[in-house]
Amino acid sequence: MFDELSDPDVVSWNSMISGCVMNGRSWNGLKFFIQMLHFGIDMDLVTLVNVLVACANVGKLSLGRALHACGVKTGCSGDVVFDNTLLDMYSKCGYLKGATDVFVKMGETTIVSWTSIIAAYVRKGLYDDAIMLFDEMQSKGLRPDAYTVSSVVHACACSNSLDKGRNIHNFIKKNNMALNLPVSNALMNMYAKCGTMEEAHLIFSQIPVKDIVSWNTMIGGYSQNSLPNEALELFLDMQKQLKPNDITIACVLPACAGLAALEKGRELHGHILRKGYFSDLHVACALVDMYVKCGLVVLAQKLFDMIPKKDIILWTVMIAGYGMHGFGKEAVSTFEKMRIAGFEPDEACFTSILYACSHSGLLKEGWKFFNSMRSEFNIEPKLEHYACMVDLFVRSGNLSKAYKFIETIPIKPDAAIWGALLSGCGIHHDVELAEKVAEHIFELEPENTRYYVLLANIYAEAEKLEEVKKLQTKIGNGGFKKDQGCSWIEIQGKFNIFVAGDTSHPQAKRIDSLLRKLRMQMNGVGYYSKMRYALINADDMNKEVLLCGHSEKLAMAFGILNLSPGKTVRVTKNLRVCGDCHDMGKFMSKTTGRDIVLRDSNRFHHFKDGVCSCRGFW
DNA sequence: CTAGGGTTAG
Repeated sequence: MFDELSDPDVVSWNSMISGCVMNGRSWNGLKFFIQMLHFGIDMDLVTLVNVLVACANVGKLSLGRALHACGVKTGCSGDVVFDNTLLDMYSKCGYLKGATDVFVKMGETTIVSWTSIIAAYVRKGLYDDAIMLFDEMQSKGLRPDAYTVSSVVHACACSNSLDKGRNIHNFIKKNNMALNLPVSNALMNMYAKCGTMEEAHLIFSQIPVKDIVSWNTMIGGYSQNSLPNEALELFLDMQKQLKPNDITIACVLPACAGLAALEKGRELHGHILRKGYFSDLHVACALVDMYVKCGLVVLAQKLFDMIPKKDIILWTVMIAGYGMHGFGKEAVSTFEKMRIAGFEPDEACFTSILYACSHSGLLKEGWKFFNSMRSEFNIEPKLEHYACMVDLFVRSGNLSKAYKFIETIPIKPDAAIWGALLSGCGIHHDVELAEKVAEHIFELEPENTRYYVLLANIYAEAEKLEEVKKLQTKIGNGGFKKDQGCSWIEIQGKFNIFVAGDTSHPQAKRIDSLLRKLRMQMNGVGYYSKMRYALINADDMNKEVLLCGHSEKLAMAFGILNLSPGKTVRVTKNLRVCGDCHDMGKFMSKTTGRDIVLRDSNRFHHFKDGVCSCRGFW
């Protein structure tokens, strides 16, 4: 119709521009604006406002500034709508100073001005300032509306401010604003980011008509909070009424990664290919990570290579992926390629490369990367980086160096750092140092049973059974929560879950006889039963049962019995693999001719022809 | 013909 107009006036042009901008075609709107100027039509207030919104949408700060000047020239600046739009344009283009300048110069401010300036601070990560502005606004007698509270709740989510978030939630309830969908979605997100999924779900369950953001928020929340089963279940529920989008997929994939749910992950990969979602970097990155964590590092690498525009997160995923699988050299060369591609490593990236070095015993390289953090990249190492370094010294056999290194750490070492040294004491049979280290740990985390178990195993290996008993009593009387050792294997989409000493599985007898047979063969070629490992989970004193019945052994045996000969047996365990199970994994791979890939809580072990990819670095 | 809010990967 516009094309048929003989003499379009400024209202006609404004209508076209507005139509474009409001329907996600901001670039087109800008084209109409340029054309309009060519036709010699003078812009008015409405034109300026529309085009400013287009600039905000596509981030065109230079044009936005020019329009600011036009507004001054034409007398539009000073109009509340113009100023509000201008403020938001600066904010969305990332120029906070521009936004605040507009805000302080405004004569009249409205709820829209305050909401926009609050959102501007949130965008820049200045959450406390945003929350302060929210309070200030109310003290000036302005009532926040649904738009305002959405932004402030978002600020609470990003800054992990659960208490402030709850306060605003109360305000929302009092003012009946929870009926507004973005408000409810923001609240759910806030609770999810603060780690309280029960509260998030309560809100979710009360929304009568959920939209895709509601579902994505909950699914992503479960994934981020290590509740992968809940995430997958909700994903199924969602599909009964809504089609997932690219964001949904990016939210579910981490759940597959957490469970090592390879078949579900492959299904999602198919969905990605059909919908063309692979071009979305979030999706592609989550997919690569999923394959890494399901054990298919070579496929992950192929997909990684196919992604033309990589970002720092994707590089980090690949570096961490190589690290988990013991490909330290590949991790280092990937890091170097990343540098050549022009990326500056950040904190998380250094965690990945240091982790990779420690898990492959690359002492020299690890040192080099660690020292470059400060000297080359101006990044102050955090506890996790120090922990990697302690790990690195420990694995390369230098306990006293590790101890001295801990003493140089400028931050107070946490239990994880001492824990790395403690497990090193286990590897190198140093009971005396272990006791010294354990004291530090028990002071920091008196209720974490992992470390008691670690120390108990060190005692057991040194055959100090009195000390073992003392610790067992301590754990028993402490009423501590024990981590139940648990392994699982997915076969045709079905998860078979095993716990230590489990005899309830329908195939328990077959599994048991296979394991007994293997044990006899192992003994026959010189392996001896390592009774000392029996303690690893500390939740059952029946050594005989445990020696043959650790959950990872059961799952590996089940895989061998139920997967056709050429197939790789892929087992996942929630805790670290025990030494005897590790020996048996190697042995199994040789005598049965099967590839076994075991993911434990720490890294991957690829057993093939009697050798493990970890080469002892675990 | 005009302004502000909620969901994604390490």
